[in-house]
Amino acid sequence: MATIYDVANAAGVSPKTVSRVLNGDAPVGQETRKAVEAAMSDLGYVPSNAARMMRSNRSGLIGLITGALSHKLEPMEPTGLPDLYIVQGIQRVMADSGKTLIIADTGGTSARVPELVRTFLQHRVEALIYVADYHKRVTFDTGAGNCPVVLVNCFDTDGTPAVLPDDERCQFDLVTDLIRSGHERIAYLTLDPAMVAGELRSKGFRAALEAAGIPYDGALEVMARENVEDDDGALLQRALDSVLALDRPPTVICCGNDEMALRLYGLIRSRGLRIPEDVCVAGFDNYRAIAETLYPPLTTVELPYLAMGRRAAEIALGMIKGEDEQLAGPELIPGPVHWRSSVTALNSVTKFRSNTGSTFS
Amino acid sequence: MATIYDVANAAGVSPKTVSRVLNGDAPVGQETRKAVEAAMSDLGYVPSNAARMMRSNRSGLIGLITGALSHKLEPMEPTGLPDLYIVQGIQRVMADSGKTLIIADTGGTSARVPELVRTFLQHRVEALIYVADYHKRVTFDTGAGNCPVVLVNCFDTDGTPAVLPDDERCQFDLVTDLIRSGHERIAYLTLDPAMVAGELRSKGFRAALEAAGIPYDGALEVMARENVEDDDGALLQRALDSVLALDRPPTVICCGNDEMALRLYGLIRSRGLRIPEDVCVAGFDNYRAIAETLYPPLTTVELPYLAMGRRAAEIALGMIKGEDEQLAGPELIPGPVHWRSSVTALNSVTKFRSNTGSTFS
DNA sequence: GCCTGTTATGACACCGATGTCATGACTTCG
DNA sequence: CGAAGTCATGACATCGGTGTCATAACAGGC
Repeated sequence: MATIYDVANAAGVSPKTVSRVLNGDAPVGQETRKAVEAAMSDLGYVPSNAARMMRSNRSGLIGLITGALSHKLEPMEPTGLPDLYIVQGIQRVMADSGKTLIIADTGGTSARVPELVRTFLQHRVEALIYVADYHKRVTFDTGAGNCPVVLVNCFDTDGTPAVLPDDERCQFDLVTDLIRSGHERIAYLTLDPAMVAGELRSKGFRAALEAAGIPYDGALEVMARENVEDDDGALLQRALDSVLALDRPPTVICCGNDEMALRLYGLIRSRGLRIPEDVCVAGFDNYRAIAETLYPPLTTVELPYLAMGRRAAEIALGMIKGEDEQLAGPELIPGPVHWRSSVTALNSVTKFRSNTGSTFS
Repeated sequence: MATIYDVANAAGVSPKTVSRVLNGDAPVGQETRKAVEAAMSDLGYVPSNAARMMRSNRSGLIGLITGALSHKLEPMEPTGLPDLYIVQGIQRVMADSGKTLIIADTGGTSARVPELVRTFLQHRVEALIYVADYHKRVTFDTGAGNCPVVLVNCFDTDGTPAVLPDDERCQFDLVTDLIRSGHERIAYLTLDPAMVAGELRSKGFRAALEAAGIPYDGALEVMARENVEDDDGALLQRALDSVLALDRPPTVICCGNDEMALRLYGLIRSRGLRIPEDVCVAGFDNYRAIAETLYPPLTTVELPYLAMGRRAAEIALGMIKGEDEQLAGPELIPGPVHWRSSVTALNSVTKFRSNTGSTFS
């Protein structure tokens, strides 16, 4: 491959002059410039980033570590493809900023992460972004390097900048909307509270009740899904039975996620009940393959994965520029409520709902 | 960031000795090695790939250009996510080989490709891989550079190494299996023959008939899908009517892809016919969200995207090593037939079918 | 006509690794 | 005991760019 010296020879100038033509950092004579440009295109010259980096110490590379590419990609996967959306968001912002993204996939084995980090540091990435497949706590060690790190969909306890879905706020908004629609007896069939997302959503649920002055009834909040492989749905059946058997049964049942709502539809109907006439159902995730396909379509709330990716990329770029934004803890990104016909208003008056990004469809 | 000189100073040795410890290319004394290793870990030293590359001219980088990341990712997209699977296959092989993958996304705009190629050449990628979103012809110009290029899911007319799905062979295998199951009147509702895949699948269809000595009946091969946005399915309706109205109607209808089969299910039933008792249906793509979800599950054939990615990566690595494998034209990768209950054998005798990678499920 | 300033260009060192060659200490063998 | 070979190590050049400084030519102001 041609070097700057080859170009200099061909054009009859010094390498430094070629460099000036390339970077435009100093005046170059008309004809000299032309000669150099001709020589460059003749030789098919492309400057070497490596050599450039030696002096400038700027690689133009951003390292992204994820498991998104090694997913099974089953179209019907119940969780959707959150990390893939996040990667998309990051990719877009980085492309616009002129940085080149290096993507390494963990292959699902988090043990490979240190090795990948090392490879990235060898390439002198200007920032590292780690994308988790679901909301969780992680420990992420760059090995004493001072390379900027941004965590997405996960967080650590060392104050590393992180971008997280605002599970609590999303659940709060959804339940608040339900309340404004006239619902007061609201059940919540929760995910395993050992999961970060599960706990946060429960918090949001209770906060919405409290904000509306509705007393919390523990019998209405039931764990319906264990975070284990062999969850056969028995837990969900029992949970449904328990809330339906109450003296004052719920008018609407919130589910920990859309997949649970999908299964709940079947269970409710096998009990001879109609949705939404006899009981309303709401989900969580706006996993469209479920939410839009179900009949009636599912009211749910969306986690803003694309936006999270974008924001993470922006934060990383900011850190590269040296803007010590002093992020006080993780940044939470809320998402819109999607109001669909699985929920109806209980009274005709209070159709007015919060407008925190809600959409109708 | 610490350099090899810092480590050398800290350990009281020469930079070259540190280099030897790093690369193990020459004997180093016990204690010297220990001292160097201690200094390296103290300083958090990570060697600079850029500097390394200056001498060795090996960047360890592979450039991948695709539009896979900018897809809409609609879970119910009718086409599946072929390029994403290909990227996965490439990623795995590259990770195993110690190369680092740089992924650039076109954002759907092929006009951006030259710019991305240039960026990659600046980083001195050792090979370039281009992944198309569907089987098509492309022109791919690296600008006189001699960087190895591999095309995946696409090809050009300049003999650039390419890895392609063997559409013709797949359709041939599927139809051959149908024939062995006793079918003789086989209809084929085709994609737009202007599409490469459509034309190849038709060729495979006819070749299978010919190989079995069944005369080709043009009335049984009907275009049922135009490659335009506003295809409302009217073409498919007419196509179905035309083959059903024949004196000797088909016993099985092959579809250009699984999505067409999905729609065909509805049309067939609205005509009061049963699948597979009255007419059998076969698809193409093994797009599982459709093929496994339909009732009855769809007999179809799979395009081996993951394997294509793997193979493309292997070819790229081979070219880097200088193995002029002299690829005589594009490499075609066949995929297995998935035999499901949308097709039944016409006679109980000839259940024996080809075993070219077929699976039962 | 001399000083100053601007423009256009080149010489040279440097970034951080590694390849080549040289050197000194020690071992082995005839 | 000297020659030859191995081991452990360092000096130095080099890869392909860019930053610093020097230099030469020429214009303008007094």
